Order: sequence, then structure tokens, then C-alpha cells
Amino acid sequence: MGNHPRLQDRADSREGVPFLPDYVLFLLASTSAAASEEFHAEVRANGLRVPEWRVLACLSDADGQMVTRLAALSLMEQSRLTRIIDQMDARGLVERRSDAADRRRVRVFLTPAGADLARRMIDKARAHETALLDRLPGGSGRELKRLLRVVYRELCADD
Amino acid sequence: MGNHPRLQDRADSREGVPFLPDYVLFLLASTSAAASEEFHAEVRANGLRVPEWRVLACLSDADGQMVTRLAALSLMEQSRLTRIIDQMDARGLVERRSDAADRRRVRVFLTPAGADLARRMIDKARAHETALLDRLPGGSGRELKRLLRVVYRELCADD
DNA sequence: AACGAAAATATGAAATCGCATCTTTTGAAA
DNA sequence: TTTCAAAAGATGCGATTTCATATTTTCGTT
Repeated sequence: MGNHPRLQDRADSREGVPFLPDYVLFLLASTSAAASEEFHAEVRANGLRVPEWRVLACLSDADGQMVTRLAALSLMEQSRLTRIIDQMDARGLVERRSDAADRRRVRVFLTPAGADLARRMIDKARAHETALLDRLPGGSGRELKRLLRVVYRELCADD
Repeated sequence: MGNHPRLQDRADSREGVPFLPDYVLFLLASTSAAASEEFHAEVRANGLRVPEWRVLACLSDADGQMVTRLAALSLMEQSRLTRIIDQMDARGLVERRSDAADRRRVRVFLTPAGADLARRMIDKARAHETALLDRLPGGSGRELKRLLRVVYRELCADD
């Protein structure tokens, strides 16, 4: 057998090569954080926390969702959403109604005030998104969005 | 003037069109969450919380960073990182050394045990990333990664 | 040098979060 | 029709997180 050095022969063939800048989970999380930062500041300036804004947006798309489903869509744990709904209910933004067909279920609905606020915030979100995508070079933002739709759908399909 | 209906004439020209599935910040956050879920479970199975894993990975790329910079890279608030460093220090994963040139600064270094753990976790992360990208259809994962590099760089440039 | 503003980190206290578990309700099997 | 596992949501409580601010150190002016 020849004495060609195998990869394993050196301590680490990737010595000195940075990991994170080429790691997709880092890129996803960091890009998401960087892109959201500005708008999240606007959310807070409008008296909402990010999870509350997510709930409003989800319900605006599909009102009357179950707590567990809404938690998944809003990227938070169920027990956390329960308490966020408590607070939003107390503020008159949403209300709970128990499902007649299955009384374990609780469906969450926007109040008129919640629906108004959701509309206003969604308008702001659309404007911010347009500005964000316009500022990215050569349509890369819109191309990124297209790919994200593909990949997101694929990742959710496994569930 | 003609009586063509203008967009503003109807209450909302987007009535019934869902917002979130076409909103880039939603797609980014949700895709990031969905893609990271599996690996984050592995992180926790190895006795680390996600923020701790991020710190290890950052320091593995560039040891001895300042607290504030490390917090930004690790996607958390500075005061939170301070306490996470406390815990990781107590576990013997990292250590603080004050910067001789500017004594306000605290630099964070991996201990040998921390560096070992970082190496092992990065190996797992690389394997997981490969599997993840292979499972996405038609190279869309690798194309997404390419675009994320472009967009992330652009978003950070404004800072 | 003395001063004040700004930077880097730490910390106290209140709010929030997450895990485990509880209760209620359903569905299905025996 | 009884029983039992699973599903949906709520809750207690310890741990974490955040916000505001304190502390220490540096830097640029005067």
C-alpha cells in the first residue's frame, strides 16, 4: 500500500476555516434576526411585543384558530401562548370561544379592535417588506423569498 | 373624467388574500425555526442550551471575543450573555480574561474542555447540515444558502 | 490635568418563560 | 358501557430574560 496521507492523518483538515459563515442554520437565524430587527422595533413602538404581533397576523389570515395550532404558527410554546392570549384578551384584542363540536378546544378570535390593529400593522409590514426587498441588490431579496417558500413548504411537509 | 374604479374604491383590494405565506420576515423566521428544530434537540441532548451552543461555535471560529460582540453574533442581548458566560464559566467551558489594553473590555476564551465540546458539536452540525440540504429538492437548499450569504452580508453592511 | 461624555460590562428587580403536570374531554377498544 | 389512552388547554413554580441603571474605564476637550 502507498503512503498517501489520508484526510484523517492531519488533526483537522478544516483547521482555520471558519464554520459559522458557511453554516446554513447560522445564516438563517442571523439573516432572520437582522432583517426583522427594524420592523420589530416598530412593532414595539406600537405597544405590541413580537409574539403578540405574530398572533394578530396569524388570526388576521385565519381567524378562530385553535390554541395549539396558533402556537405553532406563532413560533412559540403552547403554555406561553395561553398566557399571551390572557393578556391580549385583557387588552381587548382577542377573545376565546370554546368549540361546540369538541369542548377540549378553544378557538381564538380577533375582536374588532384587534382586527383594526392587525390591519394597520400588516400595512406597515407590507411597506417595510417592500423597502427591505428594494434595498437588496439585484433582486436577491425576491429570489430569496421564492426559495424560502419552496424550502419552508418542504420542511413542513415532513410533519 | 371616466368612472373607472380606482383601487382605493374598494375597502381592501387584498381582501381574502393571506398575508403571512408571502411575507418574507415570516418565511425567514419560520424556515429558520423549522430547519433548526431537529439540531437544537440534539444540542439539548448534549447538555447545552441553544445560546450556549452559539457561544461555543462563535468562539471556535474566533476565540477571545468581547462580550458585546459575542452577544451580537450569538443573537442575544448583552446582559443575557453576561449571565450565560457566568454559567459556562462555572461549568468550565469558557473563561473571562480582561483586556490589558482596555480594561473595560472582557474577552471570552474557550477552555480546552470547551474547545473539545465545540469541535464535537460542530462535527454534528456539519453532518446535520449535509443531511438537511440533501433532503431538500433540486439543490434548493444550497441555492438558498448562497442567497442567504449575499443577503446577510448586505444587511450587516448597513450597521 | 480635569472634566464630561461615551463605551463595555455587570447587576437588581420585575416580568416572562418553559417544564412538568393537572383537568377536562374525546375516541376507540374491550 | 366501561375503561383507558390520547388530545387540548391551563397552571404552579423554578429558572431565565429583560429593562433600567450602576460601575469602571477610556477618550476627547478644554
